[in-house]
Amino acid sequence: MKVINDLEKAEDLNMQLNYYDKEDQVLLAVDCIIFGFDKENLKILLIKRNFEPEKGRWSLIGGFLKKNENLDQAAVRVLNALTGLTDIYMEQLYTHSKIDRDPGQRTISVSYYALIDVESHKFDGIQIDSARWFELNEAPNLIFDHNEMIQRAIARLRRRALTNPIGFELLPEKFTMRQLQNLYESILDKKLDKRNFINKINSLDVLIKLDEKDMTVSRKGAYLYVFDKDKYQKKVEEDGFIFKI
Amino acid sequence: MKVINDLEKAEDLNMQLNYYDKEDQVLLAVDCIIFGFDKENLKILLIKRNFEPEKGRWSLIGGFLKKNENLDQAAVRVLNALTGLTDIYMEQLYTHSKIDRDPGQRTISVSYYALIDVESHKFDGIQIDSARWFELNEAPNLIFDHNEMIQRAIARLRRRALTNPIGFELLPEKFTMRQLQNLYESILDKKLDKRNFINKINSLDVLIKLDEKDMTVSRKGAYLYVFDKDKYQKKVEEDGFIFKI
DNA sequence: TCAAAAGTGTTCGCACTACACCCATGG
DNA sequence: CCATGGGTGTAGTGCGAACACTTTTGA
Repeated sequence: MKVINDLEKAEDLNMQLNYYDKEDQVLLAVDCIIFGFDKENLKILLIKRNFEPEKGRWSLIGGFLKKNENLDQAAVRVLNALTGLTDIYMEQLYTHSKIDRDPGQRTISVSYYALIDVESHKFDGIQIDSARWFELNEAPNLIFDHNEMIQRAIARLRRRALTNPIGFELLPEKFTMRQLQNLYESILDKKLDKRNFINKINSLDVLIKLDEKDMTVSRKGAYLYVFDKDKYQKKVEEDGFIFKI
Repeated sequence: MKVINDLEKAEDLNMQLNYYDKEDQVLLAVDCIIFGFDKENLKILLIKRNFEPEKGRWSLIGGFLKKNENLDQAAVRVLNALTGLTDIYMEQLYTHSKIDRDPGQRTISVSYYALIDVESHKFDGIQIDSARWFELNEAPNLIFDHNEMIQRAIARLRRRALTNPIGFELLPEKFTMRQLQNLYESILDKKLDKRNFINKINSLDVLIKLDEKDMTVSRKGAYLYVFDKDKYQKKVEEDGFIFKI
């Protein structure tokens, strides 16, 4: 009896000390799906790998989680290292863990998506020469399970854009109604009625119409708008207002 | 020139061989938020830990990813090991990576949520004696970031239940309209109008009304229904039908 | 006969949809 | 003066919300 108790104690202690020791460790990667909008079309940023494995093929930008950071920080670091971008909207998406997803070594990858306005972000990044924007439906075949990651990101973006004002992350600060509509048409991949769209947006009452016009596209010029973040926040806090297009 | 090329080649080779070697490895855990419904209320299953660290405190059930499985498989294995449950609806939720979330060792945890009908699953699991169902708002304070995981799971369940027929995972095969309504009221945490609810459900046209009645609750008895999965699937495939309550 | 839950329809208002013409301007 | 994109309003319809009484039957 005593012996058994001691044995149990010893095992308990052993368990406590080595609780984690017998478990398998893995490499944890972060891959970023970077959506960009250039006032016309929704695109994604891809890089041609100049390193192994799969050197020369197109892929999402990615990197590995380090001991001294969390995943959000890793995603920001990876994005910044390869594009020079900072202060970008990013959101965790999904964790991919198929056993052979990376043939080089067992790697689990957490995907993030980022939203940026293409034109107001000219890259100072290291790897610019090997990075390129692709139309959503013209993207090349990618390494590993990166195609699947993109599909998942598109689905998420589609849902999110309908109930959260994240669309504005993809536009310059000042934008025209037409640009906003183009954006939503790109995201949802369908045509919207101009009048209905404007009515709906206006009824949300979170845009400020400026006196300024964008004269670059038409003769008449189109009024510029800005998204009123404060007003939006107040509405959410006060009425439980939900942004819904 | 030649020298540089050779050097580059050597570095390339080195990079290829050791590409993953210099990266930090981490422990990857899986934690399960198990929702159950007992015809009245929505609950979650928690266990009192009989092992270190945090022995004696309540937590989600969890375990570590092994080399020979993916995360979905790990979640199923962990759920089964601790409850004996099989064939349960599970879905990946979010990956938690705060640096000190587990003080014992740097651990990243992927949360999953599971949906089960409490009464038709009597546990044969190993750790039954230390497991208990809690009402959502009576759950004790949990270890690590498990409270946050639950909050995220509730939010997801709420959204999902409105557009996917996952609610039925929480009910027995045969159920009454009142039970279905109770379920949705629990998930959404608000009262619904009886007539409107029934009209809405009937308009979806995915339930089969049986001739059988549940006589256990009222004198009059209430008709039993079953969810018609095939009909639902056909609708989705044919019309792009979306389940929406 | 009464208590307790089940079952059943209608009205109203709002939000979504469809739809076409004039405006302002630069070339 | 004309070509180009910008801007505007309304009528009809369908859906969600509010709402109360009758039925059944076991105790």
